[in-house]
Amino acid sequence: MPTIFDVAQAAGVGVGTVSRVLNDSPAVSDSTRSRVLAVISALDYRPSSLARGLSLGTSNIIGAVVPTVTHPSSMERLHGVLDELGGSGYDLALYQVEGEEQRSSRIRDIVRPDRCSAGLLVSLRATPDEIFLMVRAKRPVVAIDGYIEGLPGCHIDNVAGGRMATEHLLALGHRVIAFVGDVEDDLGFNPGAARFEGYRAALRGCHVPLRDDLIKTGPSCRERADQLTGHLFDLAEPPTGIVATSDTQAFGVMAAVRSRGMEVPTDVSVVGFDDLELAGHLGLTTVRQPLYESGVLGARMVLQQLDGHRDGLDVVELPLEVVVRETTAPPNNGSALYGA
Amino acid sequence: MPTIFDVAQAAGVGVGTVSRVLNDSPAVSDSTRSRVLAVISALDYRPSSLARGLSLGTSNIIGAVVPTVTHPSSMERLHGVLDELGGSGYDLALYQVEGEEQRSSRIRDIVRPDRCSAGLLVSLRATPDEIFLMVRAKRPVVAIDGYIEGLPGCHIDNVAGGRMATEHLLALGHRVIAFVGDVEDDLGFNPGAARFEGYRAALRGCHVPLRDDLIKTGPSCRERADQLTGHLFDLAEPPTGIVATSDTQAFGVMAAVRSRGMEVPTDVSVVGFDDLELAGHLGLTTVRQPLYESGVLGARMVLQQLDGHRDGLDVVELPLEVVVRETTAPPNNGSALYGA
DNA sequence: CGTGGCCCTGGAAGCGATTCCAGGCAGGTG
DNA sequence: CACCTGCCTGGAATCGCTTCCAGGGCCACG
Repeated sequence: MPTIFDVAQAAGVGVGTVSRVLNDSPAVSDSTRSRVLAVISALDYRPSSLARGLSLGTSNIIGAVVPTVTHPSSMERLHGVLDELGGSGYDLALYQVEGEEQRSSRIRDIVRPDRCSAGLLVSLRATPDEIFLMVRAKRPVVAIDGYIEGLPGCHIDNVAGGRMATEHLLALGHRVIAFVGDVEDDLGFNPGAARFEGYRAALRGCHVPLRDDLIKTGPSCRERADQLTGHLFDLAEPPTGIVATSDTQAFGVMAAVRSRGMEVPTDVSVVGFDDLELAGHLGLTTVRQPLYESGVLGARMVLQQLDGHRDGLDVVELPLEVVVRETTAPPNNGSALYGA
Repeated sequence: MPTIFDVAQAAGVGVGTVSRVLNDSPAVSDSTRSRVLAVISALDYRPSSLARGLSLGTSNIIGAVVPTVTHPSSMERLHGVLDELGGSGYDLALYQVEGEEQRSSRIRDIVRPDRCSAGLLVSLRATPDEIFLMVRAKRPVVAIDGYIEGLPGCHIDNVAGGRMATEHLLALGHRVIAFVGDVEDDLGFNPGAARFEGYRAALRGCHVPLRDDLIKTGPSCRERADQLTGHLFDLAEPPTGIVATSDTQAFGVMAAVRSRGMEVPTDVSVVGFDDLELAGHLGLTTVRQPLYESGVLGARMVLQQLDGHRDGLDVVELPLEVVVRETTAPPNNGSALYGA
């Protein structure tokens, strides 16, 4: 593996000159530059990123911290990040965090200049201590999907999203609308609570009373959705519409509905959240949030800061949109139109 | 940010001694060791991985090359990799490749000692040139899901898998079985062709003639599945069972079936492949392959080689299993049992 | 023709670790 | 008491790059 010294020798110049060619310094004559360039390609020389990093005091790695990589929405975002980082010369290091402690230690990692030159926090929150750490490190860190005080990033209005999903059902005439989701709000950042807020607000806006028995919150989508959805249909007045906090949960809800011999949307309408690729395949009506785009945007913001541009420091709110497909329809029982 | 020199000064020792403590060298007296350790934790010192890497001639990064990160099965595997790498001290760099060219350049990257200390090839093939590159680099590279000549790794028997899926339907009494999938075999490694082999073999084994009109191959699961599945039901003798090359495709098939007012499994049985988490939620009968486990195993093999163990160099074949859920049943029309 | 200034260039000093080598000290032995 | 043997230890050299500094060559000007 050739070093800069080998190149310098072969080209008959000093290492400084080779370095200057490598870094596009204008202080190199054209003839020298082309001679060096020729040797570089002849030797297939590529500078050691390790040595370069040590000298420069920073690596060429962007660290992404993600709660659970298997969650499809995280993957969509990461996909965007990877695409945007593509030709930038930066590599993406992936850190998965599962508990409080891990997150803290990972954040400590990504702000260390010998580990990462910048960081991306995906669907995550941070404690004041952690924020202090990041700000003090003066290192570009961008929050993708999650507002973190003092950090640039992008996020969505989850309250509005929950409201939009619910209002879609209300507009169709539904008045008995259940909410299925995870509202546990640990520091891992769970948008379910905010979406539930939106659900409540929408109902209030239509003067539909909130019924506790229509609210099914469970630890996570990992549970068989039957357990969450099941009891809803044993109620005296079962729901005609269901708002789920995520597409994944909506899929579970649909399976549960069908396992009880009912039809979607004939017997009950279902709305999801995210608009995963699969939602399109399965015809799920859902609130679309720009997952892929959030990754692209976050990566771009980091890259801009790395380039020294002082823009790209904003906090951007991404748009939401209800995508109507085949899982929502007016309620079967027309009375709901005039009731409540 | 303290350096090894600061620690040495504060502890009243030389840098060599600090380094020895850091690397668990036995040639340090207990008293000195504990003194140094105390200073290290007092200063919250952590060695620069950049400097360490330059000195050692290699980074502490394991590079994973993955075709499309958004594919749920890749994510499951990566999840396993991340879990196994957790406390190892190695970071995971994620490289997404989309075309021929990208793959080649990424492979070139991961065998460079200044970039990665080892590599993981997920669901990928390699040209002889690329294999030569990796072998010559004498750097641990493991193939996860994909057999690559000369490289350790793990994979499954896709022919057997396709056969198992088909035989499951045959055992239930189906005789008109369609195949829906992507058999395009680019170098990005597509197991669909092998699974189709298995499908053919299973039919042959039961003396069921192969019917071209029952074979729907399309570019990918990204297409709306209706287009692949649709025409199947316009046939004079439509299928009573469908084998899909992946769970994702099976979901699309199911949606298409339902959109035509038919029921799964009453009117038609569907078998998938992979056993994604979602398959469990939606009750899909499928051929389970150990996705998560393949990641764990691959990572472990890499780690073992990095530790100098010369084991972990095998090529392992992972087991497959038909997971029967609610999308398969005997055909409605009993005649199939006695026909053909 | 002498000289100042501007390009361009070579090379040394750092970046922060590892590791090798030389040497100090203590203890055991003759 | 002298000497040898090990055990610990300090520090220099090294990894491959960037960057700063000094200096050589050339041109223009006086």
